Amino acid sequence: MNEADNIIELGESTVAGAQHAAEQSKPKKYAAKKVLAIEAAAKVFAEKGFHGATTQDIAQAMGIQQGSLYYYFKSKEQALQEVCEYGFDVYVERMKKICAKNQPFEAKILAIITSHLTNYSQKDSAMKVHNEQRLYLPLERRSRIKQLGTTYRELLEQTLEQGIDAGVVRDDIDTHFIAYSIIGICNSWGANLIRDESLNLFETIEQCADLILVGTVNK
Amino acid sequence: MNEADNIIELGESTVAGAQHAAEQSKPKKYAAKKVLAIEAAAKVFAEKGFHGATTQDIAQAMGIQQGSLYYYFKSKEQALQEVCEYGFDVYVERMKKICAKNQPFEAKILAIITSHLTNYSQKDSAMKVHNEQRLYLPLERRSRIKQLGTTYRELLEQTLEQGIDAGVVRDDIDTHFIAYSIIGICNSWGANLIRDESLNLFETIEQCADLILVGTVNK
Amino acid sequence: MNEADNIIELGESTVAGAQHAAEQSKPKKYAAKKVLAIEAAAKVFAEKGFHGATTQDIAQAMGIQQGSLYYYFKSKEQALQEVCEYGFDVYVERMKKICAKNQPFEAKILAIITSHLTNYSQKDSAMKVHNEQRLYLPLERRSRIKQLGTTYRELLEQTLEQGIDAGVVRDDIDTHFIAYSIIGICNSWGANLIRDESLNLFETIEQCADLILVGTVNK
Amino acid sequence: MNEADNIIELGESTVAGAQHAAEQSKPKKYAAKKVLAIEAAAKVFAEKGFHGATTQDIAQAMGIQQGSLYYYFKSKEQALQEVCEYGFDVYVERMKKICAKNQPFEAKILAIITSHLTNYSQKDSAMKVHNEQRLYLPLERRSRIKQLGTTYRELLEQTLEQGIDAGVVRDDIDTHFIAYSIIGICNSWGANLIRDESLNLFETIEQCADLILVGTVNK
DNA sequence: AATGAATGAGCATTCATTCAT
DNA sequence: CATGAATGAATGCTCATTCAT
Repeated sequence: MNEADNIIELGESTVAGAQHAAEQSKPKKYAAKKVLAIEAAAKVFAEKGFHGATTQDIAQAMGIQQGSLYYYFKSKEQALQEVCEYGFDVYVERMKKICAKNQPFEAKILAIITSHLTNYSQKDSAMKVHNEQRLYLPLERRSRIKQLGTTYRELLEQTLEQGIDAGVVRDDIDTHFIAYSIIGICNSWGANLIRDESLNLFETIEQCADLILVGTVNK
Repeated sequence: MNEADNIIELGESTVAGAQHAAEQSKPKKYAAKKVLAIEAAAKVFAEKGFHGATTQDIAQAMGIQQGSLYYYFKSKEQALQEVCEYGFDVYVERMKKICAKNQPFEAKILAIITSHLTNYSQKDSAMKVHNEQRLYLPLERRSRIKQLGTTYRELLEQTLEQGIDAGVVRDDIDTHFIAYSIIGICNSWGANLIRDESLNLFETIEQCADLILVGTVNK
Repeated sequence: MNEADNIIELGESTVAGAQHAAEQSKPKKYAAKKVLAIEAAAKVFAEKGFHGATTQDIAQAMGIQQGSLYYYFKSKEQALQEVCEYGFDVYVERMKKICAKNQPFEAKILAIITSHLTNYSQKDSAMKVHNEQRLYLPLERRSRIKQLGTTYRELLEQTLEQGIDAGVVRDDIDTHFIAYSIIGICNSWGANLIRDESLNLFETIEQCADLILVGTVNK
Repeated sequence: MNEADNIIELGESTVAGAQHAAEQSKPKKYAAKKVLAIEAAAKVFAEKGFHGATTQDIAQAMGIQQGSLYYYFKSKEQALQEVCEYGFDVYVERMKKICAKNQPFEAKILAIITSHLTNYSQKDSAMKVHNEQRLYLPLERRSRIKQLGTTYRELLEQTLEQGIDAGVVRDDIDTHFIAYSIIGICNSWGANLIRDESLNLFETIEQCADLILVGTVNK
């Protein structure tokens, strides 16, 4: 696949970073409200899609006036970008830690899926927005997202290769294909988790891991 | 899950059906152009999303003027509906036939995945639009789509149950969960197939089937 | 002067030209309304300045809705461009004819001033807008205007040189300076003519010519 | 002409005057920064026009925050007014002195033009803004400017009349017309001087005087 | 069957202005 | 003195939709 577009990609947390020149010196007030802004945008984009959402919707979700939104985002597009990046470097860090740990393959897969789906039920909409709306961003705005997504996928592929080396994983699989498939399943169930509150997070995690590891047919 | 929203849902083909009162009496010319209209709309919606696409985009893709589009669609929303429904009853019929056939579980799964992914590479964008954009339709417009989606999912669940009864499939799986997962994997790879022309359709089909049936770990 | 910015510059009449692809085949209806649009824009820009004018003002001056204005202009900026170009190739043609004629220097100067100021009292605001607002156009949009302005100024300079050769004009003048000055005086009085309806066009023309030719002191 | 709009008009220097109630008691610091504020506004208005300029532009040119600008100007409009008035009473005083002096007509004209154009190259933009943007001020705000402009023009007309009485100036000229024309030429070249740094101030002054006095044709 | 023309509501964005700190 | 934060009205522009021809 020439473009790593179906994967989770992470960016440096914009809030922690220094988007505004003065951001670091600004009292926590700005930073705090900026987080609220991103979360409001995430929620609205998740519900209505990028083009279906209006800046008015976002402002309203924050409890401010439409014009005031531009104190936090230079444009609607930048809001999308920041939502997509939101929380992602934290996420990829977690992935790195999981992969670095010395534990059996099955445990790692379970940890990865847990990390992925837990993120969905916590960060809510940001993840969904990332998966479904980031393609509406112009290419320049996607570079950081892309890069971290690649990192994520490669970590997953390495884990699969280690599983093969350890003799746990079938040596005839295509690690690239399986990595994408795992991400696909997780995203699919992640969206379901957001949509349907009656779903049980931990059951879903276990069932996903079971499907990926063991498949459906008797041995 | 309270809403069957992550599944393929099929509607009667608008073209074959009788949407317009006068449609049947009209010369085939209209029907032919209507198909072109739906396909143009599908392509544009797939690329830009429902809200990101303009009626001007669609008209241009058809080679007609913007105003003329309204000869084929009453509204942009109806265009989305028809795109989502396009080809779906044919598709669900095919599913019924596959399930009715007396053949081993593995063969059925392979046939189902083949049907699903082939559709993607032929009908192109309509399927993608259905999966990604149909939620932008108001509920009333989604009823037919929903109903056929349910039919589809139930057929898949029945197939899994038959596999269990036949002793081929593990009897500890949740057929509901597995059905959704199969659809999730197929949609995920379907989108990849559209995005990335270098992907090989038949390899992808086999790999999907293999993952679902056997999983990743050695027995 | 590195930029010929203080001179009258002419562009091919947009209306006569082929801005829209289909413009030539369109019935006169479009062309006719387009002229009205340009004239409305000219009037409004002249009164309020480019940035001070709103598209609403222009639309209102045309008697149409604001949104409909965009059927005639792609953007407010393009409206300014077209106003600046409006009527200018006709004007430069007239200048060419005046210069080509075999007549004494004084008669030519009178004709040139007449042409310049008459234009003001007929085309009204377009000329004023050109002089006062064209610098708000981005450079790309000014190229045609600039080029024709240069042509105009060069014709004026040639006329002065011919006057020198004929022994009528002082041979110690800077033709470049005098050309700019003539244009400056004409623009200045042109603006006055628009502002003050009580001014007499022909008296003003004669006074301008007299000043330029003879100056103010006794010989 | 019913409105003396094409002439230089001068107002009491706001800085020297007492605009703010407390202004005089404030340490010179305020006065100094106020001058910077006016000059920054002048520069920005000259480049972008009144409506094209933003308070943010002005604040940035001063190196302060947008909100802080309101410490120096009550409103954007007041900033324009003050820019237009800036330096004008000094200027009109100079004009009065020139006219009061007992010197030949030609010397006075040269002095007047020198004063006018020198102002352009020193006070830069304020003069240009006055000439090009003051009409965007509401009438109430223009009264002082107008009054001083009238004074200026009358001084010029008196000078011309004195020239006629002295037998130096042709007695068939319209002093009103010539006064306006002199101002027109000076404004035109003044704008050129600001735009084009390669122009030589003193050459331009001499050429303007020469044109006005002697005209272009041989005696 | 198609189009040119127009509409009007909606939207992203800008910006002058205010004010508590 | 100065600023960060917010506002709300305005503005350029887009776009789905309509309709006479």
